[in-house]
Amino acid sequence: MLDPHLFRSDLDLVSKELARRHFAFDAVAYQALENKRKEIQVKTQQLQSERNSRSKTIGQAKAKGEDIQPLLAQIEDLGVQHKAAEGELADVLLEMSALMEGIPNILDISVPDGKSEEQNIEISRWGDVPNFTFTPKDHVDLGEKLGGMNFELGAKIASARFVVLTGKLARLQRAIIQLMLDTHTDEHDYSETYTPFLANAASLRGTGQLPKFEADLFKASEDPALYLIPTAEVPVTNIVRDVIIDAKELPLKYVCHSPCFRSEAGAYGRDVRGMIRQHQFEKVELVQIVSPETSMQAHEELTRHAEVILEKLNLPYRRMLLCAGDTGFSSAKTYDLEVWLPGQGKYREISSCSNFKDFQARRLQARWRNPESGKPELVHTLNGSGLAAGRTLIAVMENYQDEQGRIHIPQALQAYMGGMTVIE
RNA sequence: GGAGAGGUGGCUGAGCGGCCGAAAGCGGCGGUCUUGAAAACCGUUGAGGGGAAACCCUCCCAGGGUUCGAAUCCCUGCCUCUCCGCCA
Repeated sequence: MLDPHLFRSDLDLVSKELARRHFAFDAVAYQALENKRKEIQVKTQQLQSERNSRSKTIGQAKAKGEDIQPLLAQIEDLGVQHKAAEGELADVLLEMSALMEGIPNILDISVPDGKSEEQNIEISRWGDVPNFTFTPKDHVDLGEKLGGMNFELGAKIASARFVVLTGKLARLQRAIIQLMLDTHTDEHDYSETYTPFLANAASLRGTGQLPKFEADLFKASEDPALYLIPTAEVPVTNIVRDVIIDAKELPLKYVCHSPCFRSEAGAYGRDVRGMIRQHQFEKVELVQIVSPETSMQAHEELTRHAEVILEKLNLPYRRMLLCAGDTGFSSAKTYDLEVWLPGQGKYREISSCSNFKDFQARRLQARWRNPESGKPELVHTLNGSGLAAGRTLIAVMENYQDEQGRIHIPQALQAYMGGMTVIE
């Protein structure tokens, strides 16, 4: 959620910034609602003030043993008026917060204009795209030949967009996850966490998935309302919901491996082949909770932490700065890391690293005590995939294949594979 | 699943329907003392919101209710703890 004060002090700026996102913001309608809110709130508070002072008078009169009947008669209709005003206020506040919750974050100045991913900017490239002397297969063909990657079985057990991994490929995915967790805890100073994989509505609202993106979620239970997490960002970031963090504890750095569940509503026909887009996939997520003035720096560092994994696996990748139109709802600035997939002859997203600034923190009421002011102030939150394990498995398979369809295991994973060097 | 107890500020913990946004302690901050620190002592210290301002409003787990007036009484829900049962 954005700062309501900003809307009141500089509505033009807000309109301009939201226009950059191609978000249709009706400033006139907002202003009308805001005026109504102000009028009703002031009226309600006046009535409350009146009631409070009258009641106090009654208390004092009663203490002195005076007759309070005349006083009671004077305020007969006050209660009715107050109740009506309160109801009106509740309605308008509800309307206001619904409006505010649907408005995306304001972008950082460094985010380029643009409508879609076409306008994203390539920041850097790492590694050499492999030159095969044969036509490289994609992971589906490789998996079929090797065995151990079965989409029909996934469909039989659950539905389309699920997969069953067995044997060495299942282990390879686990090895990838282990490498990521060990690297981030041992080398990047993240604290490993294990969290619930179901989250309640308050948690999902805190990180911004609700109320706007309910269709993207799997609902696991109606009462209490619980959803399968679409990313570990949700449970991990909610660790600090309604918490005032001691300045000494910042930055908080968490790494969490979890399955992620996405309904992929509206993604019909996209990436239907293979493991690129599944209802369930494994991911290692990095989350940082930092003081506001350090978040831009933290964003660069967090993105580097994700890149390190790709470099350890010697997978060619590039870093993209998302343009205004492609940056997610809650994010102020996002880098995507895209890995080279020989089977597609394309770079594909394998990590998305975002700085949310205070957008999530305001929804979460996640604060720190700023030693300079002595007051609780909103923290900044960040997260990024470090990395998506399913897509990393694909990338390893496709980049490390040979003409016989074998997969050579990257050096960094061999220890986790019991010394194995090749899957055949 | 059954029985009981409880949810109050950063933390622990008092709290009679009006004098309670809330005692006390701890912690934090400032000071006295000290070469410095500790101890001791003194002072100070909740959050959110509205209003141009004076000033006002809200918040004692959440949501309802009773009342002129609710941290306090009633109902519902959620959560925590103890005991029993079940259980990887």
